[in-house]
Amino acid sequence: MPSSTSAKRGRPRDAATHQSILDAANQILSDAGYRGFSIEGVAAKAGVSKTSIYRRWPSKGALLLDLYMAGMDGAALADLQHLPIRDAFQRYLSLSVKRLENPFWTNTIQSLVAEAQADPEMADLFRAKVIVPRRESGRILLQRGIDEGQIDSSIDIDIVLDAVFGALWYRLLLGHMPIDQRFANALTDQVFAWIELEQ
Amino acid sequence: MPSSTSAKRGRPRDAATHQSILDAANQILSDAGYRGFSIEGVAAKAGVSKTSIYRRWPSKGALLLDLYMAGMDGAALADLQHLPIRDAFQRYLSLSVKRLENPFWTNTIQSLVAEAQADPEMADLFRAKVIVPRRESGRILLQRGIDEGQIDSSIDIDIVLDAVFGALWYRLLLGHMPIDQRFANALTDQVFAWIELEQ
Amino acid sequence: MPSSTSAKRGRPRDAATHQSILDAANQILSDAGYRGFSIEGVAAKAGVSKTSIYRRWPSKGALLLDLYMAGMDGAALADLQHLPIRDAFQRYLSLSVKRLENPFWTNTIQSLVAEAQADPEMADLFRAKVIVPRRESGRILLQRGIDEGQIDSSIDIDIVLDAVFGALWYRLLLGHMPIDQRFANALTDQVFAWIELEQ
Amino acid sequence: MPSSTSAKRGRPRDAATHQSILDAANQILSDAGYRGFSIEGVAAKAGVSKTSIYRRWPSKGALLLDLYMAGMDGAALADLQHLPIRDAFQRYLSLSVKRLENPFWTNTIQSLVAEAQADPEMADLFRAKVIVPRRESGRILLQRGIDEGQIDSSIDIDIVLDAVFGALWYRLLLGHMPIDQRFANALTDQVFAWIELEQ
DNA sequence: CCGTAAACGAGACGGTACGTCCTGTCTTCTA
DNA sequence: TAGAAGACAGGACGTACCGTCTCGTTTACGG
Repeated sequence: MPSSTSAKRGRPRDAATHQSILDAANQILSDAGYRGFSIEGVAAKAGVSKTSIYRRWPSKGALLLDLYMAGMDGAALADLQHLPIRDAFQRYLSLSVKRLENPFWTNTIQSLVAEAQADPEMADLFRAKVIVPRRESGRILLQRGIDEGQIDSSIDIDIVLDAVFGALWYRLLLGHMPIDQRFANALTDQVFAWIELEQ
Repeated sequence: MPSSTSAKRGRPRDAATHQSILDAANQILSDAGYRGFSIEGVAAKAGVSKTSIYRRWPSKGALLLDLYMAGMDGAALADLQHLPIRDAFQRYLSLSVKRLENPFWTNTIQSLVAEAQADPEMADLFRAKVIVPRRESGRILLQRGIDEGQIDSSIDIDIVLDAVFGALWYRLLLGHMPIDQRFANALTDQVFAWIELEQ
Repeated sequence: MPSSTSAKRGRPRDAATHQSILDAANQILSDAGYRGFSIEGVAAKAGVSKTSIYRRWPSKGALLLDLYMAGMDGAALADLQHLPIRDAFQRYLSLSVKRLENPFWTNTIQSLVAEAQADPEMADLFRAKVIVPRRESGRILLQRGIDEGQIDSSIDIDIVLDAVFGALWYRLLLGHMPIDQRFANALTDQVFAWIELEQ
Repeated sequence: MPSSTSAKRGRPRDAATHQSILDAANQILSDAGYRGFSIEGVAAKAGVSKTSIYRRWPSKGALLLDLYMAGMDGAALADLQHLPIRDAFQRYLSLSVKRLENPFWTNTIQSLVAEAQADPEMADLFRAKVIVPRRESGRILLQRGIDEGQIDSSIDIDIVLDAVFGALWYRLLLGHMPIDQRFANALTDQVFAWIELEQ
């Protein structure tokens, strides 16, 4: 009985090819940043044909996004929902700061943003896969804090999310001040001085 | 009597050429965004040789920056320093929102950021000419508010600046939510609920 | 069975592309001469990308050379070796004169020489592909004439070749006098008055 | 009586400027050949403005031609007319060979020819100033030889001139064989074996 | 001895072409 | 069918010169 008609036919995609593309992209991004990042360069470094890249990702941005997703540890973020609010908050910023010590991450994120400025489809994708989920996690967390009486119920949740994530992206993209643990702590302290209810 | 060093020699730059480059760039940026913005295109539309552009601006980013500066109304911003703090704040956000209703401004700023991601020299320039001055104005304003007893002296000024400007840039670059007068008001209200001292 | 080393891999070059480049180059050269001959122009007229030209020919000169070779009829020249010496000689000059009535040929050859003056690599190529082979044919012919007792054995073959070919190139490149059948006949008559043995 | 109405008015041309242009051009030509020869480069090396060059010479070719003329020793050539024919002939070739040992001369002449291939006006000028006068000298010489009964009166003078000068230019422009004293002697010997009357 | 016209350096200007790089698509052969 | 190789049209890059122009500054002559 032939199960799914649209079943796999012909030669299956090679997982090693897939991985060596991601590896090469990762390395180029780490070493040379967005500037030196091209599909052509990735293909060459991976020992892979351009076709094999375009078969998998429709654009440079899509590859960058996968690269970003592949490196994220979803589990770590999921955990946050089960921590006390202030701890979750602190933890999120600390993890972000830690990740951004690796040039791969700064370069990848900057590349994603650069790409999104030029390509509306990419911008949509980026928002849907990266920005919105993060905000939703944040929103759920804040709402829980309000429900549990730890957070001032009069806050404008969207504005708070904009202020917190905004501060982080702002430093990341414009680079006027460093992103380090001091920053993470100061931001946490300031925000909680504002939104936490006195007990 | 201060004699001009390195006096003018040779044929002076043509102001009309200069302007028609800026005009053409402005229009292309307004119509086609970063995607359609190329030195070649600007030269063609301006009826000017590429040389005449490269003579004035070493890179696409430098041109974009001048385009941005030429369009900014410094006077409007200078006024802010003489307004009551909350009004200055409100006014700054309103003006920003208004400006960003014009696609030229969103496209220009997005282009500048995109360019800065790829070119460190451009990033430096952008910070020096755009980011830092704006922050310094904000810092002076906040400090005055503290000195005059209107603003809570325990705030971390840098973090407040990051939160406010960050929120604005965040929406501008990632586009997850609109930038409108509602946003300007909500952000003002929220921030002043936090930092304003009760009288 | 001799397996082909470095076998054909990837998409093969398109013969139509190749031909349309040669055609466009031919036409531009015929119409506008060396002056109006540019890679950019050829690409445009051929409806081909510049890359496709540079992939095949490393320089303008190399393209010109192929253009020249493609138009030469090797067979006609090969025949000369089987004719009586005076006839071969006469025939060669007549064919040359005839060819040079077509502006394509004068323009191509003048272009090749112009290019060779500026580019030593091109000069080498030109000598190897055009000058030397022609001289060798001439040398063989003269030697046969000597061996068969028709030509004075005391001549300096290189000098004779320089004088004959030189006269032709001299008129072609400097243009002080026309290249026509009268010239072909006069040159033949004069040279044979000198080198032919009286029977 | 006011002599020439179009008399000298305004600042006269600076002879030093003139000379430093020729010097710079000479040196660039000697060092870098036609390839590296540009009006811009000459102006820079001479410490002179491009205007000062274009004021004097309408084109690159015209400058090259003047450069050539300035370096020629007319006197030496004039003398030839008073020598016995064979000596004049020999002397002319020897002088040519000697001159061409200096890369300046080969480069200049090759440049002139290259320029003439691309620019018909230049070709006319070159013929009028260089080619024709040389041929006329040769023609007068040959005619004298015939009149004095030293040279075979049945020769076709134009063809002889083409053969002799042609051989020289041929080697110069195509470079398939060296131009040296051996060549000068062999060419003289061969030609006189042909055209000299036995006494 | 003074005004003026031309020469001069500097360099801007509109052009044309260069040769290179990359994009995203395509075509072919091999596995 | 996937995959490697690489051709292809197209677009832009930044550079080099071209020949012309416009400046401000000399400099010799002729009135």
